[in-house]
Amino acid sequence: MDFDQADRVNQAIRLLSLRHRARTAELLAPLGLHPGQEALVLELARTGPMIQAKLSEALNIEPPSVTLMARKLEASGHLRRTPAPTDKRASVVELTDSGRALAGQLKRLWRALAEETVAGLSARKVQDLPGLLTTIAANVDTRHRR
Amino acid sequence: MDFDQADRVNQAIRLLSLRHRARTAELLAPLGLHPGQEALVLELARTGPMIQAKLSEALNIEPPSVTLMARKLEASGHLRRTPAPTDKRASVVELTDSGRALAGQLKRLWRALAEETVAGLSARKVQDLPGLLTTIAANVDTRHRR
DNA sequence: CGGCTAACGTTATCTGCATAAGGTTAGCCG
DNA sequence: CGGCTAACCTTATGCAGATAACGTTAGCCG
Repeated sequence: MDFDQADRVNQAIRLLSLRHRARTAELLAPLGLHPGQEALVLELARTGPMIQAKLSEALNIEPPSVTLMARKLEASGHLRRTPAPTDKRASVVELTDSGRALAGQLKRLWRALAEETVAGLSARKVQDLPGLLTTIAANVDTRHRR
Repeated sequence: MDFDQADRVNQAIRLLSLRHRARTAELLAPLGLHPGQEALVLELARTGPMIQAKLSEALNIEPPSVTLMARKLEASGHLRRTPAPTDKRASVVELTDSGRALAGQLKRLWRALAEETVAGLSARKVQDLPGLLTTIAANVDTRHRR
């Protein structure tokens, strides 16, 4: 592959990252959320209460990021952190009523964003898109390298 | 589109962003660069000296980001910022010899990353990928919205 | 049971990128 | 030529996310 072609690939990914995040920020702003936080709330809504280490793994972000984001979502009343009964090191995080209500809002918004994202694509391409993106994401995964 | 499908789309994009950036960081680290800076250097290598406002537009990032990133690349000796002769408000930024050498390294690395990214995809899909990503990036572009 | 390692979480610090606000200069228009 | 707007850059601040380093607890193993 020559440089121009490689650059097109890399730059397209970078641009998509920037724009998708910016659009997410725009949609999330009315809810008082910042991009990244929606993933945390949606994961808790999907899976239920869990330890922070689990969240870190589910979201593919590092534990310190979970600590800080959870602290902010706790401050805004959307979630609660309680010491784990079985393990004094761990802390369980779960949605509050406010957090569950927020998750409902998020789900609607999340569908709107996805529809906007794939606008104009054929049904086949829409169908294949998640798989395609997941594949190339796996290709550049930092962990299972050589 | 139902929520699960929408979530797959959005989450795939988020995951790709995280992983591609992480892999970029890993590859850039030996050169002493952080992700994002490579775009700046490559743009200067491609287009030549330019005003910061132009750079901001080319990279799709805001002017304050350019200021800070350029300051750091200047500190590490890869570029130089000189007052624009025709416009006292503007400052021209250009690569130094060290910066040009770095750009050469970057180009090789950039090709390797792209090849790694599209590994296992059919030639057709590789061919279509940049266009596809650019299309969906345009779909979520914040600016030309209603 | 004592000690060692591994896991959980936290704090500190760094980066990219964003918005808000402010100082200078360009450039136009009356 | 004076004033007004718009463009260029910068500083301050906030957020996500990363690493490094640290204290605390689990859990295993001699």
